[in-house]
Amino acid sequence: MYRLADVITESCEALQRSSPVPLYYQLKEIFRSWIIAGRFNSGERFPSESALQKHFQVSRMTIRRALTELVNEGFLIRERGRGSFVVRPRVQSQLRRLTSFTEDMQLRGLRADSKFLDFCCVRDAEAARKMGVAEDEELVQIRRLRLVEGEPVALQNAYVRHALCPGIVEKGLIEGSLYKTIEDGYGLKLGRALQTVEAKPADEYEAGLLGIGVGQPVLILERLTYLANGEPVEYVRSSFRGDRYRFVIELVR
Amino acid sequence: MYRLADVITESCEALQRSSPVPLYYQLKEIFRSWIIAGRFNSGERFPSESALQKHFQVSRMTIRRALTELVNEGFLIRERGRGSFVVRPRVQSQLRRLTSFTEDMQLRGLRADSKFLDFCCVRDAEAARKMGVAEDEELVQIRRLRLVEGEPVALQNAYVRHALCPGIVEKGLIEGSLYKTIEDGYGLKLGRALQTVEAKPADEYEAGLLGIGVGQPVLILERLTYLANGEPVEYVRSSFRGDRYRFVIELVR
DNA sequence: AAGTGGTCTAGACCACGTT
DNA sequence: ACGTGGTCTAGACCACTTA
Repeated sequence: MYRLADVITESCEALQRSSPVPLYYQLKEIFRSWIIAGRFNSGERFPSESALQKHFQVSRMTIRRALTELVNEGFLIRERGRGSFVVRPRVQSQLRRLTSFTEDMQLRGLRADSKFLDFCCVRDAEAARKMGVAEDEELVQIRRLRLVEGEPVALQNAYVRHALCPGIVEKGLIEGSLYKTIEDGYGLKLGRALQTVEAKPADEYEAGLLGIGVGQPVLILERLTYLANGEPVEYVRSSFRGDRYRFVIELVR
Repeated sequence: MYRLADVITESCEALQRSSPVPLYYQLKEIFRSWIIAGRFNSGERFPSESALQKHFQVSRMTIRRALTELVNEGFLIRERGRGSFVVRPRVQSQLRRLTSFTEDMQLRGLRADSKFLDFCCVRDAEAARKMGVAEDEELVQIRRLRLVEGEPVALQNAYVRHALCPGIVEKGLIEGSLYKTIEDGYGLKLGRALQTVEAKPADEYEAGLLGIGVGQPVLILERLTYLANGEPVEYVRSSFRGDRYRFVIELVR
């Protein structure tokens, strides 16, 4: 037997109608907190739209917007005629998110360092071709050895279009993060990236810097990053130690 | 100078109000076709909501729903006070989609084959632990060598919970596809998967079946698949030839 | 000031599943 | 018959950008 009233009235959350935060967003966060706090078992019925509408005194469309976003984020599923159901053993989100190495390690609570090998303006026909820009366009090359907890983990070779972040070589990176610099330093909005992953034997250069034997497997990540408006901004090729790095992603059907 | 009327009136699409297909969906497909057909350059203004509303004679919310879904799919961006803008050099979608090996290869127009090595009921404590089910639960083990255009590319070792697809060993797979069998044969709805990728040297077993040297790099993909209701359904561990397979994903900021 | 997208309302009818 | 979610309408006010 399921009693909506019990679930809802246990909550002490209240909507702030004068807040600049939209109502649907406040509701979404309230619902999300219910689910994360374990107020429901997985597969259990979520309160119906009309029950929520009555309780929060908002229009049905506002409730629906909150619920729809939670469906898109994988916290709920809805079935016509039956109701909304909680999906609890939630696969962590953030796994499809475009993150920098720095952000990645911060999320896992690890200390990340960089050793700069190169930071200069260049013209590189191959990188330009991958980005789909003119072959003689000026690019900023940033070659770094990435360390986690003091151990070398990856070798990164990034190319950024100089036209989008002029003077970056002189100003340097904000907090050592290229993405933070692009976003906060130049006010650009990162959008999507296309990334390929493959496995290869390490060559002498990689082996030497990563401290592994020649021929040991390395993960090659190639990433082409676009701004929100669709312009290409960055091309990176990274070599990760196969024995120190594992790549996790979430897939949706 | 931008003239909305030109863009819109060039279209001969019409809404079918009696169709069971929702209006917002018809609109979405029309807008998507405009963008894919190249009616706009990348970054160009898309017609405003009010212009579209007048032209199609539907309410603004219906227009907005169509536009919102295109924004989520990366075809448009919207800026308050400025308008909606087309993002054309569209990174292919489908790259975050949960697909089977068979579907994957079909999408690329390649011929995929399988050589069954195992197809039987087992109990496997490690696989059960990964799925988070009782260690003595009955699982169906499917071990296959995957071939593309006649060449061995991957070794897959999948475990499916027998309780969710009873009799699968006797009935066999539909069109050689495990996911098709799960969905069409048993009416289950696949949801999400969590996948890890790493690089390792091939052991003798892998090397022998894949036709590569021992110690050559292989990509190890581990996938834990859930149904739409959150229940775990499958655990697969695959070894892909490093020199024949490259993994592509799309990341969003 | 005008135009844009962002949010919100209070209704409506429908298709579907359960009782 | 009833309750559920799915779609749709015709308004409203707001914040923001651009002219």
